[in-house]
Amino acid sequence: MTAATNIAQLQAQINTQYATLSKRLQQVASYVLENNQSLAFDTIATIATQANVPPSTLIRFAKAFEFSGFNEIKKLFRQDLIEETTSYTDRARLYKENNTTSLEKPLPILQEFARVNSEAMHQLATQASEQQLTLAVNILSNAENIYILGLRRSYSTAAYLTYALRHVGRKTFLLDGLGGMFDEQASMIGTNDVLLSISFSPYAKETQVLTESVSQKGAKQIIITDSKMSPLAAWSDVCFVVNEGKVDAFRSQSASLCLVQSLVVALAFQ
Amino acid sequence: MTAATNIAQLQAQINTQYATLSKRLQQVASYVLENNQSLAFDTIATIATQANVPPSTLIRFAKAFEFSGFNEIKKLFRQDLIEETTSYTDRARLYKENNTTSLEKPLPILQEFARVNSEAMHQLATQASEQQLTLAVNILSNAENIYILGLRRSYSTAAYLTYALRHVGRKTFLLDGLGGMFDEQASMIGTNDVLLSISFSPYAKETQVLTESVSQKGAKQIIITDSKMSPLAAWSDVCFVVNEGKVDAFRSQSASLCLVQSLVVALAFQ
DNA sequence: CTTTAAGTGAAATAAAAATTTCAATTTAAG
DNA sequence: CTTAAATTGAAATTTTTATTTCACTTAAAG
Repeated sequence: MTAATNIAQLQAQINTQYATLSKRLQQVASYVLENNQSLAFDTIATIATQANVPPSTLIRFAKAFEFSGFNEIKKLFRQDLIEETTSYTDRARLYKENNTTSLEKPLPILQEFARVNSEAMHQLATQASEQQLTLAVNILSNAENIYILGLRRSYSTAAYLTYALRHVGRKTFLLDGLGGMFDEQASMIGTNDVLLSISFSPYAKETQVLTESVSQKGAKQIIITDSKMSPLAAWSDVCFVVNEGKVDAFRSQSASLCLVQSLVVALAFQ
Repeated sequence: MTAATNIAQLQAQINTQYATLSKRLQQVASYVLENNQSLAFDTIATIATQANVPPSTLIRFAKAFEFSGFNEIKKLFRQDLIEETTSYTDRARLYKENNTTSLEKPLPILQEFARVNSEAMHQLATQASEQQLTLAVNILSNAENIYILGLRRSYSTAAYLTYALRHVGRKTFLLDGLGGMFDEQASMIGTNDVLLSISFSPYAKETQVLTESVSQKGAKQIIITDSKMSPLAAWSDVCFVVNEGKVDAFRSQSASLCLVQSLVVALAFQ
């Protein structure tokens, strides 16, 4: 055996050797497998206390795995943290600095999309309001029929939402304007129904017209859009403002999709 | 002024005081604003070298901002890293431990979806192969017409892909089976065309039948699916296996959407 | 020009952290 | 049981890291 050069390797080695280790070394092994954070940041003394062993045992553990000292193990975990976080936070700047060259190959584009989407997810989770979500779920739950509206860019999200809602047993209709019957479809919306509209800049005109006319019928409205200034916001009972990630001028959809899916699952769990 | 208790505060203080700082302290200030990683992990000596100041200047800097020493500043940055990473990596276990209660309210569901999606993004970015992506982009680029197939669960992704490809000027057709004309639509696929199919378990039967028949016509095929064992994989020129996140039994779509969007943007940049 | 205050950096010191040592304890083998 | 080998942990030591000191430099005020 030779000293591991990354966490995955080390973890594999620990697993295979676990049974052959002494009692105290097993304690350390368990701790090492389960406390990545602590390993990266805490001092040997702290780690020793938390794992209920004397500091010297940590050094013995390290040597049992061919390291020169426990500090080598700590370095491994710090390195891992650096890689993990640079790939999703500080890497932004790196991309921007040399995106003239890098954004022309598919893999960097994919990685950049993955990064901005991940960031958008984080933002969505942080900014979402419990109150709004609950209200939206209640409205959907009490509605007789659910109508979904999303045109052009938002069509795919609307289509997904329709599919998912039907799967959890809700009467759901997608206003797709098929056969030129947009108005006819919309005229079916009644007082006990709800209209969920998805619209991003540039806001489709049909969506604006429809949300306004529906609000006069007394049906409930839920809006998913990209700005508080959106022309739709005014007519809604609940309005979700979603910040999508983008690469260059290409906006993503992942955050809206995530929101929409969460609503459906929450509805299913009610 | 009193010592900052988090990075944001410290950064704000640095910004307002920047002009009043001495030359060397400004150097440190710049370094502190731009090198979060280094601040969390490196020793004072290392940081001093990288910022081109003697170590004592770092301590002076810290004291200028009311800290007892520079180590206090390092702790701030470490704390921040801990919080950032626990929110998206170690939190998994926490969720699993008490998901019996938590997955019944909308906000935790949303947060859990955000987390698994973020993870799926990370995985996608890590596992994607440059070679496959380039090949796929080339096939799309050389195709006369692009046909998109995605039924049921995959329909929304297929719809988005169709929308996006048309926006970057490709002749694209969505095989939606509208008007019961699935076979008629499919029969238009010619030798110089490409069929991009998206299919997840349970794989729609129509998709399987179509991919097989198209492969006999000599058209190129690109597949996006969720397993190497997928019945579609056999017929493809390029096959992307995407690992989607899921909450309970509800699978997400974000990773596929991200992949699809990356392909379109890469194509646009060609 | 002084003069004085503020700023700077190399080297010394202090503090903290990691590692080693060694006597004590436990375990396994005869 | 007895004995040898392995394991353990408190304390000592070494090494690393952070902080302070003080002579020197620079810049500003009179």
